[in-house]
Amino acid sequence: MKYIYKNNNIYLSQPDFDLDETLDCGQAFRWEKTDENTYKGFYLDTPLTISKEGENFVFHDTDEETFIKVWAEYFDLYTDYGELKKRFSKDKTMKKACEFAKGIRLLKQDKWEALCSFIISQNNNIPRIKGIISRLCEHYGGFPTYSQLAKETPESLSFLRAGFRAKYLVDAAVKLENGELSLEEISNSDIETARKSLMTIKGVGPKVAECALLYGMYRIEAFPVDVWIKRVMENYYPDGLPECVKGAEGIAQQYLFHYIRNL
DNA sequence: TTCCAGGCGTATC
DNA sequence: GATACGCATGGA
Repeated sequence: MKYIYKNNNIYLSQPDFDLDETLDCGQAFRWEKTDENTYKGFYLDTPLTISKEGENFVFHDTDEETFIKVWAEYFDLYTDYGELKKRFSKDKTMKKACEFAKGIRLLKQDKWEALCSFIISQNNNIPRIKGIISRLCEHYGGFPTYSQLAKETPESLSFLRAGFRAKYLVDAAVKLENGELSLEEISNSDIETARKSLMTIKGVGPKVAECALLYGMYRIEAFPVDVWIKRVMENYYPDGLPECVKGAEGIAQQYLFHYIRNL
């Protein structure tokens, strides 16, 4: 990882990174594009303005400790995506997908926020998902904790206009608040146990559980199959995923999702 | 107006 | 265990 710290900014050189492809590709819903080369967003309550200036990415108004502890982790900067793409490209379709969006990275999001986000995502479209999450954060002055949401009811959450999903958010929050489930414990479980635990939450089926694991717990072997990925599997991989993506199916999925949606 | 969106719960066989 | 259907909401 190549960076310099100067005047409260971090300047990062990273060829395998694109802001649009990473922050506006349907994996995270709380980043706002404020101008052509700038996004503003959060990890939990830590804010960030990030921009592309020439060859460098600028992490504005931060210090080295926050950059290392929070942002280098969040943007998965310790993983060599160049090496990953090289490995994936042994497969013809994956090669095309990797070349199509060279700058996708998997964001290491907060467990609870990712779970909520993908509960909201079901049978929904990306602009509406963003709208619901934005109203949620506006209401609480940041992303609410599960303790905060556990006090709510589907009726009290009507301001979200989340429809039938509101009761699912409350169910998740209550199960965490009363100790029936622990996301910390789930993230340390083997993947089958983790899937089963997550799916005890109402509104969490195979797809949402897989997303919670991939985006919130960095289980990169998780492979969420939605309508788009189903299309990829039918068209390109009728006999299953290629050997070269084994162990990092979730990251491969990111490239494939972006590729098929923009074909 | 009708259809659809990063699915899931429920009923029914 | 497989398949069909309803579900809140809003944009196309």
